[in-house]
Amino acid sequence: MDQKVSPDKAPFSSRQTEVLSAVLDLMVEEGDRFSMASVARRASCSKETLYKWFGDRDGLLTATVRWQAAKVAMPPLPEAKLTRAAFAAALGAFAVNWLKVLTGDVSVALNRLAIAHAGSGGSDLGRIVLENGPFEMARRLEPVFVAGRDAGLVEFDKVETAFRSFFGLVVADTQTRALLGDTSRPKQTEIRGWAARAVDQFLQLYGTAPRHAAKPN
Amino acid sequence: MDQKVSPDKAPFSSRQTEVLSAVLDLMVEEGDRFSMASVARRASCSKETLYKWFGDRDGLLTATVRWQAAKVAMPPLPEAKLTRAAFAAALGAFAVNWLKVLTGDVSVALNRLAIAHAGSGGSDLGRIVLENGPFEMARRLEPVFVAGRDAGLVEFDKVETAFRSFFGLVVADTQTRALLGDTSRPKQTEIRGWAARAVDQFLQLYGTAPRHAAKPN
DNA sequence: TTGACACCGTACCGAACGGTACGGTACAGC
DNA sequence: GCTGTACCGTACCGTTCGGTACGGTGTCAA
Repeated sequence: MDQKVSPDKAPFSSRQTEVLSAVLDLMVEEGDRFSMASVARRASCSKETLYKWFGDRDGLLTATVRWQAAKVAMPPLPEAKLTRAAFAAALGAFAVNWLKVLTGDVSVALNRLAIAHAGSGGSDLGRIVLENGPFEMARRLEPVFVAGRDAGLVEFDKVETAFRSFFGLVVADTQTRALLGDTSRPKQTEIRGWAARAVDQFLQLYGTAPRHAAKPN
Repeated sequence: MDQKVSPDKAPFSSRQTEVLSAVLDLMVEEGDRFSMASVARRASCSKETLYKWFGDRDGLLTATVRWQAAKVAMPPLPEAKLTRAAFAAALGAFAVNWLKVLTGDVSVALNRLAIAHAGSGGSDLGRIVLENGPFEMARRLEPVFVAGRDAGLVEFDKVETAFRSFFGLVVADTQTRALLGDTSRPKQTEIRGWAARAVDQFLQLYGTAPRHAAKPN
């Protein structure tokens, strides 16, 4: 017949990615309240093609989420010998990147959609976002933490615990507020400030040797 | 005519609260995908009455959210002289209570609904939840922090910063995961563990005098 | 008893939307 | 040139749902 989107690895054609991009735009603009007709209109394609390619509305949403999730990049982890400065820099880079992604329009829209669908209707969107959001972040962060412990820079028993603390210090209530529509999105400088403080506090909690007492403010 | 729900202080009749309770149940069960007809059926009332009392669907949702928000209780803050133990206990009580509320079925359902509506459609649900959630929590916590500072137990310049750290350490990614449908809801003992650790770490970061070095794990 | 009132249950209406079918067009390979 | 194919645009269908209207019932006050 014709290629439905393969469930796992989906090399979308360029025309298909145009459609997905249109969907993403509509998500940002209208949340979950866009119709298949509006997608077709926006992408200048026919509804029939939409259904042929993606099966149904849920398939289209799922494809869009997967496609977007595959696009988010992460800062590289330091390869060379791990000094305290390099370690802190790596954590800081993660934190900044993460906060930027989290407060971005597309991430907010995507998370809203996934959360709404997690509540009503049995689609997998929630699981997918969860898998590509916090879980993936934990997965990428784990080697950094372990390297830091191996280098004697930090101490912890379970990586999971350290990750929980780091996540909390970095994100705090930022994401929740954004999702609920708090209009005051943080600026770049603010994000950098939060990230720096979070890393500082994390090292204060889990670091080993020369903890430079961060002045509270 | 008849009493629409007054926008601010709304003393609902007992029959009306029965309706709101039914709505809350439906929210937990079906998210946003319940119809006005299903509400009427569940509450054994007529749709006409629903519209007479609450105006439209959005009014019903708003009334439900307000009504539920007014119900959440907070632990009392210690009145007497503030020892370090009493301070830590107060923070711990807040943390435990907060985590319990946040991971509860109704809170998850309500936040999902508010987030979905914050994304699409201009209803006030997001703002209401935001106002009665994190903001209210910050408001209630502020006197505790200030009292702690006045008693010389903690040090910080801006309450906002201390609150951000406390929030992050307590909640971390718990709420996000619950909203996205992570099935593994924390047990009571786990919640108490998180709360205790969070308070401990918070005092480690912002406390002044005898910081008992919490062994990391 | 009678009327006003609040409410329930059901039927009804119009709009929106998911999904399908169909005619028309451009382009591939032969 | 011919045929198949992939696609666009539009019309169409069935259902669902928000919102309204209406008849019937219980209650309370005069």
